[in-house]
Amino acid sequence: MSKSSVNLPKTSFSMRANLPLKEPDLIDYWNKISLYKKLRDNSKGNEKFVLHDGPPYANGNIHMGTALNKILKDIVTKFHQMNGKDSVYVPGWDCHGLPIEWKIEEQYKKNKKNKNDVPIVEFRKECRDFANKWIDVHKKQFQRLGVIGDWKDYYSTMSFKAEAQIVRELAKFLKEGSLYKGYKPVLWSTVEKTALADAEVEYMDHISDTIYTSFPINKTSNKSLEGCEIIIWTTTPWTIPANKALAYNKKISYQIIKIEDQGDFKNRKIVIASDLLEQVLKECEIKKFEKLQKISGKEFENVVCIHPLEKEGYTYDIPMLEASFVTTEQGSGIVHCAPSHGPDDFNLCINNGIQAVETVDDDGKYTNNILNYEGIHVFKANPIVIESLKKNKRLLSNGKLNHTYPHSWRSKAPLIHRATPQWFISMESHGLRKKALIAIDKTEFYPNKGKDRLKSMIETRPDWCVSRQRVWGVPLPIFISKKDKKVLVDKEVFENIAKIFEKEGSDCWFENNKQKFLGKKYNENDFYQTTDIVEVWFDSGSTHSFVLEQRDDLKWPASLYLEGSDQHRGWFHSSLLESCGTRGEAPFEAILSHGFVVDGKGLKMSKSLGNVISPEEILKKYGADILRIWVAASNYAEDLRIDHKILEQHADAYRKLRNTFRYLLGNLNDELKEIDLEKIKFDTLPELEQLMLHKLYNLNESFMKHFNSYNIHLIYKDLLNFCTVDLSSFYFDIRKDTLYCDEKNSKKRKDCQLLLNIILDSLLKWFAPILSFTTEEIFKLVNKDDSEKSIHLKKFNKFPKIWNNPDLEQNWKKIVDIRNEANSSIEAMRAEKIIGSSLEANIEIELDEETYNLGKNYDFSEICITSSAKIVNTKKKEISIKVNTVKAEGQKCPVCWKINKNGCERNSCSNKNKSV
RNA sequence: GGGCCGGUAGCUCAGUUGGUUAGAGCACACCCUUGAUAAGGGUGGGGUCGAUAGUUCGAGUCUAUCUCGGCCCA
Repeated sequence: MSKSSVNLPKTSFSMRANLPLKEPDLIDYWNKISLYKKLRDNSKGNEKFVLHDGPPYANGNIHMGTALNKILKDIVTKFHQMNGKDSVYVPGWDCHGLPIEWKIEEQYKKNKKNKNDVPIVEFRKECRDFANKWIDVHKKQFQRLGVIGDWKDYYSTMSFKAEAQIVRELAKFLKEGSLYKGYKPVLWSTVEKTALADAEVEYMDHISDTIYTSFPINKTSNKSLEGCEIIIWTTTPWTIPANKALAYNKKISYQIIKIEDQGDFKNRKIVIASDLLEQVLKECEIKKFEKLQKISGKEFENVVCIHPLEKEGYTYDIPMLEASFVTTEQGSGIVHCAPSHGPDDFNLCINNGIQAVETVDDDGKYTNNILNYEGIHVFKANPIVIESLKKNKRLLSNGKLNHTYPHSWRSKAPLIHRATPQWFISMESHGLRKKALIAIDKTEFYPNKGKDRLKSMIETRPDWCVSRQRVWGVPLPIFISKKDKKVLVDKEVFENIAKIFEKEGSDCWFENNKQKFLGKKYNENDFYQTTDIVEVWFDSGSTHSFVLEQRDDLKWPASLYLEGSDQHRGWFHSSLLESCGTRGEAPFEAILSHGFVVDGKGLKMSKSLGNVISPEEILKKYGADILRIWVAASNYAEDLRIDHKILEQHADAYRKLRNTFRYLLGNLNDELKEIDLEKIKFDTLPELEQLMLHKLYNLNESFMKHFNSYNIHLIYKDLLNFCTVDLSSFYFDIRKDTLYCDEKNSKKRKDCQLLLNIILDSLLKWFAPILSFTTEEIFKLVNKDDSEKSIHLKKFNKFPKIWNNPDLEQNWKKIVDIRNEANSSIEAMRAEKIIGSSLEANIEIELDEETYNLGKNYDFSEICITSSAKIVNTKKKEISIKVNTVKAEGQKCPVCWKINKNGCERNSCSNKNKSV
C-alpha cells in the first residue's frame, strides 16, 4: 500500500531545535523589524504597564542571578503586553560608585600612575568610559537572553539628565531640612589623614593596652543592683572619655560579687557575666570575694550609670542599652559604647537617640568635645586615661593584649574608628519613617512575605547616611557659609547647579569654579564647597524621578519593581525612602522579589566549591529558551536551584513541547489560519472536540488566575501537563486515525484540524512570553508571506463562555476511566506476548447499568485505539468497569491498520481515491 | 552571633480551615510501536513529608527544640 493514500503529517519545522545557532538569527529579525517600536506603536493608547528596571551595576559579565532577573522581567512584561496592556520596558544601569573607582585605580597601579597626580575630572572621565563599556557588553548579553526592551534609549544614573535630577532631589531634602550634618565612625588613618574602605584595610598583629574599669550604677529599680558597679573591658582605653553608653545582652545571665581583697575595690560590689566570672577573677587577680545575687540581663533595662571620670567633669548619664552583639566570648559581658569610635556603638546609640559627635580630628587629636583631653593624640592617650581611672579608683585592672587589628595597607599604621562629618537624611524629623511604612501598606507584594521583610527594615533602620568621601558619583550640592557654618539653602542656586549638570555633567563640580554654581547672588569667598559625593543608593533610589517621571512613554508610580530579595535592603528600600521623602508616596504599586540562584544541592555558587554555572555556558550548550524554561518552571518565591542535571530535565521537557508543536504543524501542513473563536459552530463539533475546547477554556482560566498572582511556575506546569497528558497521550493519539486515514475533506477530519488550529494558536500565544524564540520560529513558519510580523505583537485569545462545559467533562471522566481500564487489560495481553499494538486487540467492556447508559453513545474502538470494541450491560447497580481483551482475528487494513475479518471500509477503491 | 525565609519521590512542583491509602509531570525500569521516528503509546516501581519531642481521637499541615541551607545585618 502506498503511503500516499494516507494523510501523513508534513512540516518544515525540524525536530531538533539547534537553539544556540537559531536564536541569534531571531534576535537579528527582531532588530530588523524594530519589534520594540512596533509593540509601542501597536499598543498606543492602551493602559500602561510599567515594569521599572532596577539598574544592574555596569561592571563585569552577567551571572545567573542577573540572567534570572532579566528573564523574569521579560516574561512578566510580555505577559502584560499580550494581555492587552502597553507594557513598556526601559532597561537601565547603575554607574557611579566605588567598585568602578577601584577598577580604574587598579589600572593606574599597573601603569605605575599615581591617582593623586591625576585631576579628578580626568579620573572621572575614565570611570565614565569604563561604565559605558560595560553597558554595551550587558546590552548584548541581555538581548541574547531574548529580552525585549528599549535598548536604544536606555537610562543610566550617570547621564547628565540623571545627575542633574539627583541634585534636584537632594535639594528637596535640603530645603525641607531633613538632610542634616552629623557624625559617623569610619575606619580612619591618622597618618594619611583619610578614611579607608574595607578593601584598603589590612589586619595585622598589634599589642593593645587593655583595661577593666567600672561604671557605678546610679539609677535602678532592682534592689540588688543598688550600689553595684558595672565592669567593662576594652582594648582601646583612649575611647573611655568618648563613652556615652553601656551595652548588655538580655539573654546573658550576670553575677554580682563583693570583692574582699585589700585595695581600691575592697568591699565594692561589681557585676560580671556569669560565664566570664572565672576569667575576670583570674585576670584581675581577685582572690577573696563573696558571690551575691545572680541576675538576668533583662534587669539592666532602664539602668543608668555614672561615668568613671565623673569627678573630672564627666557628669552626664551613661544609660545601659540592650544589644544582641554583646557576647560572652571575652571581656565582662557588658560592652562600653563610644558612638564616635565603633560601628556597633554608633548604631546602638543612634537607635537610642544618642548622636555621635566629632571627638577626634583628622590628625588623631581629641577635639574640644572631649573634656581635659583636647589636642592630645589618641595613640598617646592610653597611659593618661589609665592613670586617671586609677586616680579615680575606677581601674580594676590593666594589661596588654596581642591580637589582630586593622592597619592601613599603605602606611601600615594602626587605624581607628573615628566619627567624621557625614550627611544624613533623618527618618524622624519630617516623618519619613511613618510615610514609608504607610506606603508599604499600600503596596502589593509578590510573594507576600516581602512586605514584612521591608517593613521590619524600615521600622528599625537608623538615619540614612548619604555622603561618601569619594570622587566617582554625584556631588552633594552643598555650600557652607564660612561665617555661620550654615548650609546654603537657596532654590535658585540648586536649580543653577542642576542646569549646569544637565549641560556639562557633574564632573565640572570638581573644576574649582565655585562662583559658576553660586551665580551672581553670592560671593564664592564666603562659602566652603563640599567635595563629598552622594552614596550610590541615593542615585538608584532616584531613578523613578529621572526615568518614570520624565519620560512620556512611562508613568509614575511604576506598576512593578522586580528584583532579587536582597533588594529589600537595597533598591526597594532606597527608592521607597527617596520617593516618600520627596513625594510622600512609594514610586511603585507592587513589588515582586525573587530568591537567589543556588546549585543543585541548594548551596550558593562559589569558585571554591566549583559549582558556578554561567549563563554563557548554558546559552552555548542549550540555548536561551531552555534557560527561560528554567526560570518559568522554578518557584522564584524561594531560592532557585540549577545544575546540568536540572537543565537537562528542562531540555527534555522542551523536546516534548517542541514535538507537540511539530505534530500540530505537521497535521496542519504548516498552515495556521486566523479564526474568529466566537463564530465557531460549537454544537456541530464531535464531543471529543467539544471536550478539548472545554479544556482550553479551563486552561485559560487557570492561566489567568496564576498570571494575576505572578505564579509563573504554575502556568508552565499547567501548559506542560496539557501538552503531555491532554494532547500527546490523549487527543493526538486518538485522532491520528481520523487525521491519517479519513477522507481528506471529511467533516470529522476538518473539525479536528480546526481544533489543531485553535490549539496551535493558543499554545503559541500562551508560550510566547516563556519560549520567546521557539514560538517566534513557529510563527514565522506559518506566516511566510508577512515578514513584518511577530508572535510578540499578538494578544492572548479570549475564549467563548459556551466552551465551558462541566457536564461534558464529568461524562468524559468516566469515559477516560474506561479507557484506563482497557489499557490495563491490553497491557496484560501484551505482557503475555499475545498482542503487540493495541490495534491487535478487540475489547469487550462490561459496565454497570448507569455507566452503560453513558458508554453506549461512544465508540470505544476509537477512544481506546483498538480494532473493535463491544460494550455489555451487566445491569449492576454499583459502579463497575471490566474489560476483556482478545486478539483481533482477520486481515490488517493497509490504510488504518485495524484488523477485521470482513475487510475494512477504508480499503475500498472509491475511498482510496477520495483520500488521495 | 542576630533578624527573616525555606527543607514534600532522583528532578521541577501541587497539597484548601489539621481528616481516607500524600498527588502531578519529568526521569527511571519493562513492554509495544515504527504512519509525530534522534519521535509516539502502555504498564510499573519509587516518599518514616529535614530530625526529635509535644498538642490532638487524628499532624506534611499546629507548637517547641535541633539540624541543614539561603538572604540581610553584625
